[in-house]
Amino acid sequence: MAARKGNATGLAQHAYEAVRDAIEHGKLAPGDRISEYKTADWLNISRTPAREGLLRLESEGLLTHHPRRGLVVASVDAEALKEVFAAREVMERALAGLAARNASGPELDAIVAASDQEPELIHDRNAMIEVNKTFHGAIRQGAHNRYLTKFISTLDDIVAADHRGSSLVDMERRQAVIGEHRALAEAIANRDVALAEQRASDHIRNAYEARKRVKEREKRGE
Amino acid sequence: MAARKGNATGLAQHAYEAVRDAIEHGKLAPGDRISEYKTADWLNISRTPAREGLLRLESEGLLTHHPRRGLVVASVDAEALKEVFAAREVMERALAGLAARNASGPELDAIVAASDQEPELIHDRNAMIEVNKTFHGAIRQGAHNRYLTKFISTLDDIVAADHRGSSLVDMERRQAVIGEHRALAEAIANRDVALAEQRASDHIRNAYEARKRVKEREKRGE
DNA sequence: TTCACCCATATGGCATACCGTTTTTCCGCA
DNA sequence: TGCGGAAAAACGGTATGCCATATGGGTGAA
Repeated sequence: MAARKGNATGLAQHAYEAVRDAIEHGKLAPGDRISEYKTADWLNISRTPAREGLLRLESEGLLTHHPRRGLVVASVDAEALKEVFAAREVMERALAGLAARNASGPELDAIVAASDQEPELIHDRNAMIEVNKTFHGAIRQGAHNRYLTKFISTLDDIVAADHRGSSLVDMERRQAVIGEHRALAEAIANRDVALAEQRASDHIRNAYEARKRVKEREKRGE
Repeated sequence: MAARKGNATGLAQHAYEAVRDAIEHGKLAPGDRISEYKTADWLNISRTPAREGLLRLESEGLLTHHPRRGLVVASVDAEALKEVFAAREVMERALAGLAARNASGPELDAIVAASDQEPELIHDRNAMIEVNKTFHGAIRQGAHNRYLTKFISTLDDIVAADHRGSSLVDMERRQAVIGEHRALAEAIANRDVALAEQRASDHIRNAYEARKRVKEREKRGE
């Protein structure tokens, strides 16, 4: 048979991750058509797991089932992006509040630790992206709400797909993110629910503004 | 061939809806195992669309993939229910605020109309459940945020599965719901964002309390 | 009678086959 | 050269087959 490399997790999962990564890394652009056949062929698997992975991507909103044309990579227009960030804002806000309320001592430590790690990584963009994930992951962990956590994860995926590798590009934004994270971590650690909520809201709103600026720049640059 | 009745929407969709309804109507209890084979056999379809529907249910959280035992109907323990309602609260709150901000005139009318319809239906439980859906659907429509709308729909499904047909059982709660809806509709129609948010929060919180009371009563009754 | 072991079966995961429809390609005609 | 149409390829949806594993029940031994 074929494609038995490091797949301890099933071929459907493999297909899901491969296509997902391809979208996030810009190998698949919004609007591109994607077929079960090609995906299966690409990954040397059969249509069944390929289909399964694609279906999952669709249910998460990264693919759109276009009536007469099959699956296409979802394109995020300005309106959709606005909605995504509005949703992220309310959820990150709630998560921050919940974390301030519910996080255990070690969980608070993890949040602060992730935040503290950032300044030294400011020049390594990939490391920043990683620790960024760690930071928000720690908050979600501390919030103890699996539903909000799951939902916001799929929103993150949509944003990442839209970014296509252009997040945290400029140093200015990185600096700002570090400050916002620090402030947020502090509020959560002090169990100041209202302040944590406020700072989480601001953080997402700022991210949205930064994102719009990057898009604007890209549009002018092309 | 088999099962070509009124399926204009595909067998996978059919399987999804059938199993989903079976769960919500209590024909399938939390903890029950469910297999592709049985589902396929039950609906006179093949395993493929059955599997597809079940997979979707799983991704929405109504089924749980138990490592060595296949799919089981997800059981919602007290902790999970608390998390569900916490998530619902922040989302309904946000949706109400967004509706107060973004809804068009006709959309506001639809919200108010649904609310106005309720008092006359108080004695018909099924009708109440329907108009309840209509009311919240109208708010979601007016909020113009497809992501929040989608997420809260899956939460609704989870709650419904847990209810298993025991929602709005007592007249007292029905009366209260009508009042809460009216107050919420009023706030939204007046475009009072803060008040709409507050009343939406209260509404969900009250629903949670009512739900807990019902569960308590059921537990004592058995 | 009880416990260990083995086999039949249920099941999930993957591959492949079939069908009807849509899309693409390519050729002949205008 | 451009266009319309038919043949071919691609595709999604569904059905079915194959294999490995897990589970449960039954049989034989202690």
